[in-house]
Amino acid sequence: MPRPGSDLGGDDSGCPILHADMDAFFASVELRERPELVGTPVIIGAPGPRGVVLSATYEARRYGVHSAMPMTRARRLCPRATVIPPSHGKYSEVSRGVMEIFRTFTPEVEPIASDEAFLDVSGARRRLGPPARIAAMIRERVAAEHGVTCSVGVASSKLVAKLASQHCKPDGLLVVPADRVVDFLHPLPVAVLWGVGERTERSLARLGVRTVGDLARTPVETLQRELGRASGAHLAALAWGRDDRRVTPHVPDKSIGAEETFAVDVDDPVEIRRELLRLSERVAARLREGGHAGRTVSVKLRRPDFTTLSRSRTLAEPTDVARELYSVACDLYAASGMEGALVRLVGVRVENLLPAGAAPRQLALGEREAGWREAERAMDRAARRFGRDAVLPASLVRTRSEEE
DNA sequence: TCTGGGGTCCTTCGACGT
DNA sequence: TCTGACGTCGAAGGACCC
Repeated sequence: MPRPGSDLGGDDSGCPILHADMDAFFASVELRERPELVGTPVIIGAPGPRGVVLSATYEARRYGVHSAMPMTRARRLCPRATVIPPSHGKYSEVSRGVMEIFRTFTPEVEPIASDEAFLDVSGARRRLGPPARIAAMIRERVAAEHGVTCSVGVASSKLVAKLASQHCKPDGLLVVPADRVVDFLHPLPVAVLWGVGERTERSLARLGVRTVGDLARTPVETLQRELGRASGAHLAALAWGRDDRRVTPHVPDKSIGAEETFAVDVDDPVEIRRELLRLSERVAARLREGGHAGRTVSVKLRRPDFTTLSRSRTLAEPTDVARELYSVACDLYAASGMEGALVRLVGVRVENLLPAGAAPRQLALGEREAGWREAERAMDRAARRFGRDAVLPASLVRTRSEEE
């Protein structure tokens, strides 16, 4: 149920958009199995030297811990926190269950991460009641069926619904009536707006813009000069609560990629190519799993100083074959001028996706690609039966001496 | 203090066709 | 034949989101 004082007057008649956001999601899922830790600082994150915080309980946040912070720093800020390594499979399972609950209220559900979604409940009002009532029912069911809490913002647009859910966290419900949007928005700091990160916040501060109200009073031309045409116009509209983006349940994938940060920086081209092969295998398997093929292959290389270089090539024909991705990735790596240089992270990504069946293949004379595709499909089948590591290219099989 | 991994979107620039 | 304007596309880099 809504907490006392958790809405701005309660008129939800012009507010069909809900933003539901799980509270400290990964941490809350872990606490279901570790109830003795409820009320204590808990940090979810990989324990390695280069891990970052994925989620933290509100008790840990009080010490300044927040997600994306390096684990080393988080542990210094809050030494008594319990650190739990992430179990992504478990979070995906809870996420699927929660999204299913949302879909029992309306088919218009747009997941935007594993722990949040927009819902358009316009069509559910007659059956279920006004939006605020639907939001309260959703919160009750998520808590009862999954043992985690979520906060829900109810508003006339995605922008305001999302800000409302942030505003009432944790475990809250906030309605922002359509005629109170500007009152709600203008006192907030600009950094709360979608698209205003650290850099943009600094640029705006130079213009003396600190709140959304300041932003609204700044001429569009000034914002465009400072931030670029599209971003300037976009932010000017958001400052007045103008956001007509629809809730779209099926947003097609635009790219699929994989990347890996080495535990220690690497300069050996053999090892880097081996990682490119591993990443190509992972990306190709996911392309096939989703029924995609892609035309543009890009490789990402991050130097120890965190500067990042990317190189890409668009192919004549789309592919979902790891051997092809790997071959292009190696060419791009060779042409990057980074062979022999220290690398912190490598990544492989495929863009320009289209349905795999929609792209007829033209095989050159003597081309072995069909052979590779068949071999990789067989690997997919083996992986489904015996696990991902059951079948590997020879160069990825670690010898016993390497493992020791 | 030292920064993961999965993405999307925007800007800039150069090549190219008309 | 040369030139400029314009649109489109691909590549690269970077900001940003969760």
